[in-house]
Amino acid sequence: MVTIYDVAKRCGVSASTVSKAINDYPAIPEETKARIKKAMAEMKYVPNLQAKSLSRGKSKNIGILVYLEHEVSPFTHPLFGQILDAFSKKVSQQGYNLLFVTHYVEGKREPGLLKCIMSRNVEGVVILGEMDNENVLEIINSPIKCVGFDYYGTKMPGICTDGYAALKQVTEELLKRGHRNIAFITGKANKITDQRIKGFQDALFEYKVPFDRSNLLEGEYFNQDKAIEITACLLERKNRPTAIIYPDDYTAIAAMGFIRSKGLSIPRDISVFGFDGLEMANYVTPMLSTVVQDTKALGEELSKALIEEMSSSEKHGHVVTLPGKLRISDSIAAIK
Amino acid sequence: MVTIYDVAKRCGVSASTVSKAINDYPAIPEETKARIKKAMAEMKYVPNLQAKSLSRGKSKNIGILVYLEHEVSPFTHPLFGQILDAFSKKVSQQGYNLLFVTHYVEGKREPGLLKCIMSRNVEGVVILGEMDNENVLEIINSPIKCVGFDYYGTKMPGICTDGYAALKQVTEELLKRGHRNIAFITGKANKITDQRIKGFQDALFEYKVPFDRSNLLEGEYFNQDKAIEITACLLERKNRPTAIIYPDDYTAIAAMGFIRSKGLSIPRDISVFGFDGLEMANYVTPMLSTVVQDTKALGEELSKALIEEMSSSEKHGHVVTLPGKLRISDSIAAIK
DNA sequence: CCTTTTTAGGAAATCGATTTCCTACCGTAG
DNA sequence: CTACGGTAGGAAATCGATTTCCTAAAAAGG
Repeated sequence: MVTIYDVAKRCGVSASTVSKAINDYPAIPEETKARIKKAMAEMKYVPNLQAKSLSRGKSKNIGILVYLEHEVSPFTHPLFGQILDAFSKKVSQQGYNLLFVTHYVEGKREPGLLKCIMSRNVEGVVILGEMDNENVLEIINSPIKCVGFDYYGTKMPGICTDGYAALKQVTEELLKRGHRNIAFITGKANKITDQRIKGFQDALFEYKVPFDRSNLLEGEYFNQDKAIEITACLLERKNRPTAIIYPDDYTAIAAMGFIRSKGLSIPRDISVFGFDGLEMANYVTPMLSTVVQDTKALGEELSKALIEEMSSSEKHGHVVTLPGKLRISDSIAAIK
Repeated sequence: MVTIYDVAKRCGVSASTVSKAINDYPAIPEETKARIKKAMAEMKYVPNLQAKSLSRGKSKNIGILVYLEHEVSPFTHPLFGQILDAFSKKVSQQGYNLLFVTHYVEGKREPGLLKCIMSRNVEGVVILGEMDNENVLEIINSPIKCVGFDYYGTKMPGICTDGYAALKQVTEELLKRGHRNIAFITGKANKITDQRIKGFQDALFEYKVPFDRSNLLEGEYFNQDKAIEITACLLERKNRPTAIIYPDDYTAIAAMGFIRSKGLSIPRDISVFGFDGLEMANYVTPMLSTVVQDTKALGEELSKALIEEMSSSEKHGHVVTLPGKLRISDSIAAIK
């Protein structure tokens, strides 16, 4: 491997001069810089970023932490993937690299996530997925700079889609179509979920439809089995709901298959709403009505927030809310 | 940040002793080791891996290079995601970290991929996607250890699903159902694609069905637009094919939508076959018949090959072929 | 022509580990 | 009592950069 010393020797200068030429210090005349740069190119010199990172104290590494207790894995999560895609484009323009924090031991995630992150010297971490797990909390509460997708607290910046407005609109669309018995299967209880529930309730309130507690059921984001299980209960009810809102498209799609398998038709017997706007929601029949999250904007906001956070001396906590966009398709219909 | 020197001072020993205790050198008595480890825990010492990497000359980093000229992005590619998932589980057990090589400048990938990889000191690289691009070839031909998914050459180990056997079976299934006019839209021409074509042709040959050149069309993997475009041509033919085989599920699903939009029914008018066994293939109606790639095994083989490669002094090239599994669903039917 | 100010570039410390000797010191054997 | 071998631990070099002084030499000014 050719080092800065090799280049220095070849040019008849010292390593410090080469370093200064690389980093464009004004003390080095253009002529010398050109000579050194020529030599670097000829020798195919590539700087060792680990060494640079060590001496500069900056790693230019960003950690990605996707923490999911459920089966959907970091690399196959359709929503997170889209967000990360936008995120990575933004931060790599600033010279950052993405390090996936996937610390499995024997197929299971090991506890020492914080240690793992600290030893990699990442300058910041994006957190997606569960955030009330103690392993993740340890990181959020540490001095490491982070941002969270769908985080709604004060320990770090959080970026999310406006779940209140979205669920209000979703519910209104159903109410508008005559539905009065609407079930809402939520994700796991947290502040994001609470916002959605509030939107759901407010829409009912505005339409003067009494809120039926039993129509609010706690599921789990991206947990298809759970969604199906709850749906099964709903279908067996005497007063079966005429519409079901799911926590995300992924569970909604699974549930649609289940509902159909029970001999019911969507949307004739049951209207279905999802959330996220996944691509696959367009492939199912009937096409799933959903709330499209602006994943590009979300990813970009995450990068903006993290870069800001990393260049600041202390940690902040503020929530950025982006609007979702209703996409009405054939999975909902007016009640007969 | 607490360093090895801090721990040394606290224990009244030298840094070398602490290092030896960490790395379990026999020269240090158990008693001292225990004392040092206790101090490390109390002081919340985490080793700096960059420094370690610098002195050891091993980074324990593996680069992931997803090179796609088309729109599907590294993080949202459903097939690669599944493979990477299995891969990451395996290699992280060996203490490796994954570094995504996403070198975008102004939203476009910059040429200097090799430089980018070399400066990160990755010990090895997994390559997915296009491999005949010059940027990627530069890496494959460099001394850096790599493995490729769906690579079928001699410059590095390649892992892939047996496309010959798969396409032979796929074609046979269609022939068995009476189809005689079968179109095969392939991916971009390369050795993997060639294998599939060979399987396709051999099946026809065995059934004594003459091979019609015009039924072999070059599309592009994961390029929905192109697939639709080619499908459009096929549908306008006088002797419209009764079955179409697509290069992957992703394009097949898009084409199914298109075919339906033209007033044709699947599988009554046209039978459709995909490839990959993506989850979403199960969500479309009718469910898509496909060849399921064993992504878990593929990811694990990739990790095995890369680890072997990294611990060897020279580069090798050999191809490991894994069997695919037919999944017959409602998208194909017997001809009337 | 001498002093002062620039300019160009180098020496050496530093970042946080690892690793190769090397040195005390201990116990044991002769 | 001396010699020797083994054990415990340390000093210092190293990895490949960066960065802070610092020193010549050249240029400018008097």
